[in-house]
Formats: sequence, structure tokens, C-alpha cells
Amino acid sequence: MNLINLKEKLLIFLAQSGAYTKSLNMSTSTIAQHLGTSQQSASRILIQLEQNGYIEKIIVGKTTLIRLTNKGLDELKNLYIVLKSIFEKPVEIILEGRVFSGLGEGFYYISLPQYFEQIKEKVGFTPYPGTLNIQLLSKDSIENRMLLEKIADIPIDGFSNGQRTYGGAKCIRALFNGEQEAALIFVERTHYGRDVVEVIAPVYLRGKYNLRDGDKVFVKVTLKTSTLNNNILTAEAK
Amino acid sequence: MNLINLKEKLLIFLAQSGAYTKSLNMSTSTIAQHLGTSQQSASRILIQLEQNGYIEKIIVGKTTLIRLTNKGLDELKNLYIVLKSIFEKPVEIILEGRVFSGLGEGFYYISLPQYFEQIKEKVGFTPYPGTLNIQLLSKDSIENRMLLEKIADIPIDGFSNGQRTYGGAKCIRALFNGEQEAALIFVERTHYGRDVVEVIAPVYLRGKYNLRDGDKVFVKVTLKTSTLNNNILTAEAK
DNA sequence: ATTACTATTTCCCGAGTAA
DNA sequence: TTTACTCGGGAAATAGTAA
Repeated sequence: MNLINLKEKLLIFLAQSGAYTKSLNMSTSTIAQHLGTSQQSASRILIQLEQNGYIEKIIVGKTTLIRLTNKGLDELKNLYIVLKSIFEKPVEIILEGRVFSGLGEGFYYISLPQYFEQIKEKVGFTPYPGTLNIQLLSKDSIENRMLLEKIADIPIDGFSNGQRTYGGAKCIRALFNGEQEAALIFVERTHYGRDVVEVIAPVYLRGKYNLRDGDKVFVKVTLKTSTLNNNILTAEAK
Repeated sequence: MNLINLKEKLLIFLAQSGAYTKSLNMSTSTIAQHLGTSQQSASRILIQLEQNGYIEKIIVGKTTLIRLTNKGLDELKNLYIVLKSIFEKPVEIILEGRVFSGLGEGFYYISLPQYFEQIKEKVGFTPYPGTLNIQLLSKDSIENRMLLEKIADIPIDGFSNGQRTYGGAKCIRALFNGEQEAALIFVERTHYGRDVVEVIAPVYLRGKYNLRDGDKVFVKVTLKTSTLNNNILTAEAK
């Protein structure tokens, strides 16, 4: 299946070849090879593009030179601007789900000074001792959770106190219900599934939002494009 | 004439709508309106894109949600990268032509301390007193000369010494014959045509390159993309 | 060698319409 | 309402070939 027109391919090929500051001498069969089409199609498309003012043919003696017109370059430029607006804008990723009660161990772990101090310093707020568990609702949210776990950029190191070892975790800053400063925390040795996410915040979220089990909440993470490109488009490629 | 496929348009439309982090509920007629095509075509293209793995349809109860797959987003990303490489790379503009003798007034003007000192300071070299005249050969070179005259970014101010006034000029840095530091100088009140360009340099070009009238030379100007965008694509648009 | 015409096949689009 | 089928008209692609 061809996603891209021969006409568009040809304009792009000419632009790549620099045909907007200089006229190029290119045979229809050379063009055809580059576009992966027949000589006849290349010829036809050159004629069409010229008739519509996207390119100019300049006949010098026996050879024909080709160059893009400003209209032709503008056309590509417009497409570029559209794609740029897609790929360069920050991306908001939303996880939505329902509150549920865990085993209360969030309180225990966050209270441990080794974790508490790391969060305070690296995440940037003094955490309320406890995590809010969210059961994700949609396939989208679950996929986004997996993506965010990869992207999470704040490592919380594990430690050992001689008796036992405590695993590490990763955090990423987020907004709870679109407004409250918070962070997602992905703990290394979780016993929750991939459809659950844990939130920490500088406030008691259940209190502030009067939350009961089953209430719907959402968490929003804003990613810079560069992060997205490196992850969604490469590591995540199926 | 359609430069852009419906398939490509649809992928772009979905990407613009954010269908890569969330699944969207969009009817085929809504899509058709946005693409400027029929409901039937929108439906057919959705089916094709799904069969080829560019999009996913997720059926939730009665409604169908649509989202881009990574393959679909990659496809757009690749196109974006290609266009980016075209529009973000520095552009080399070449003027070529033949040396000819002017009226020798270049020597007179460059020697005037008011001009000489400005050039030394703003252009960045101590100019050899004189200009090399080049008669441009091709249509491309003449068009590029007009473009460069607009873009030239180093103003040389005119002045008056009480007896007469001396006009201003504009310079832009360049490489003579692709290697020698030089600058093009466009004087305000020139008596040469648009097919002539004057070069100044810190050396005596005729001497260094053993040039005689009629010898072929070229001058290369490297433009940043931003300059190009503002000029070729807007001011110059036909 | 080159470009581009004609003829044939293939593909695309959209009206009509069923489910 | 929705999606997606069939089918006729037309555009696009290419083989053959002229110039």
C-alpha cells in the first residue's frame, strides 16, 4: 500500500536534491528509479506538476533542467509545518481508573527514611506517607502505564538495612485530577498487575478529594516530545 | 490536483487529534468531512489502513474507537524526518559567472575611510581596495542574486562629506571559488544590472587566482534555514 | 540515449443501498 | 443513526512504441 503519492514523492525527491536553489538535469528514468516507478509515470507526473505550477522545466539546448517553484516548495513546507506541530508539541498522557484500597503497605514504605528522603529530594515534594492505588479502566490507560513505566525518569534507589533488602522504584511527576501536584511511583517488586498504578503526593489525596473506593480519578503526565520520540517511536515499536 | 493521499491525510488527521496516546471515537462521516471526501471513502480507507497495520479499531460495546499504531506513527515520523532534513539544513547558494572589468571605481569607493572602516568592522576582514565584478551566467544565478540582495545582513551606511553624499550598501559573507573568505556587496545606487554581482575580499582576487576577463568563477553563500524560510518562502512567494 | 504519446490494465472514488 | 458492501465511471499506472 502506498501511503505517499508519486507526485508528493517527486516533490520531496527534488527538494532533497536541492532543486530549489539550482536547476537540476535529471532524466525521467533516473527519477523513476528513485521513486520506484516507471519512466512513463515519472514523465507524466513531471508534466502534471509543471501544469499545476509546482515545478519549472527550463530547456537549455538539448537538455531539460528542472527546479521547484516557490509554490512547490511551499506545498512541502506546509506539510512540514503540520507534521512539526504534531511531533514537537508536548504530549499529555492520561491514566484514568478507580481508587481501591491496597494492603496499607504504602504507608510503611514511604515512611522509611531511606525512601522518604529520596522522594523529598528527587521528586521535589514532601510525600504524604502512603500511596493511592488506582485500578486502570481502559486499554489505553494500561498501555500508557507501560509506556510511562519505561519513561519514568526519577530513580529511587533500593537499600539494605542488614536484615533485609528493600527494592528500588521509579517516579515520574504528574498532576492528580489534572491539578494536584503528584507523582506516579513504579516499584520494582510490586505485587500489583500492570493495570494498577500508585500515586504519591504532598497531600492526603483521599482527604483532599473525599475519595472512597471505586471513585473515578485520573492522572496526567506531560511529556516533552524528545522523550516521546525516543520511547514511543523506537523502544516501543512493534 | 491532489498532492496528498487520502490515506496519508487520514493518518495525519488522526495524529493531529492525538490518536496515538488515546483511542478516539470518530464516525466515518466526521472523518470524511475533515478530509474533504465521502463517508464511503473514509470507511474504505480506515479498513485498508487497519489491514495494513497503520491503525487499530477497538470495539467497545456499540462504539468503535480508533487509534494509530506505532507503525502508523512511525510512518508519519519518517516523513517528518525527511522534511526536517530538507528544511532545517543550511542551504548553499551558488552564483557563477565570468569576471569582467568595471570602471575601476571599486578601488575609489573601498578606499574611502568611511566605507573601509565599516567593512573592516562589520564584515570582519580588511578589504583589498577594489571589487571583483562578476557577470552572472545562468537564470539560477540571477534569481539567487536577487534573493541574496534581499537577505544580505550587513548594512554599510552611506554618508555625506558636505560636498556630496555617498550611498549605502549591503554585504553578505561568502566563499569565493568555494574557499576564499569574501563578501558580496550590493551597493544602493549601482549602475550595473541584476545580472552582475560585486565581490570584496581581504586579498587581491585577480592576483591570487590569476584571473583575466572572461574567466569563470563562483561564489558560495551558506544560509541558515531560518533565513531561507523567511525569505524564499514568504517574501519571495510568487 | 532521451521524452511522451496511445492503449490496456489496475486502482480509486463515491452513489446507492443493505445491515 | 452507524458501517461497509456493490458497482459504474474515471483516474492512475505501465507496456509498447514513436519521435
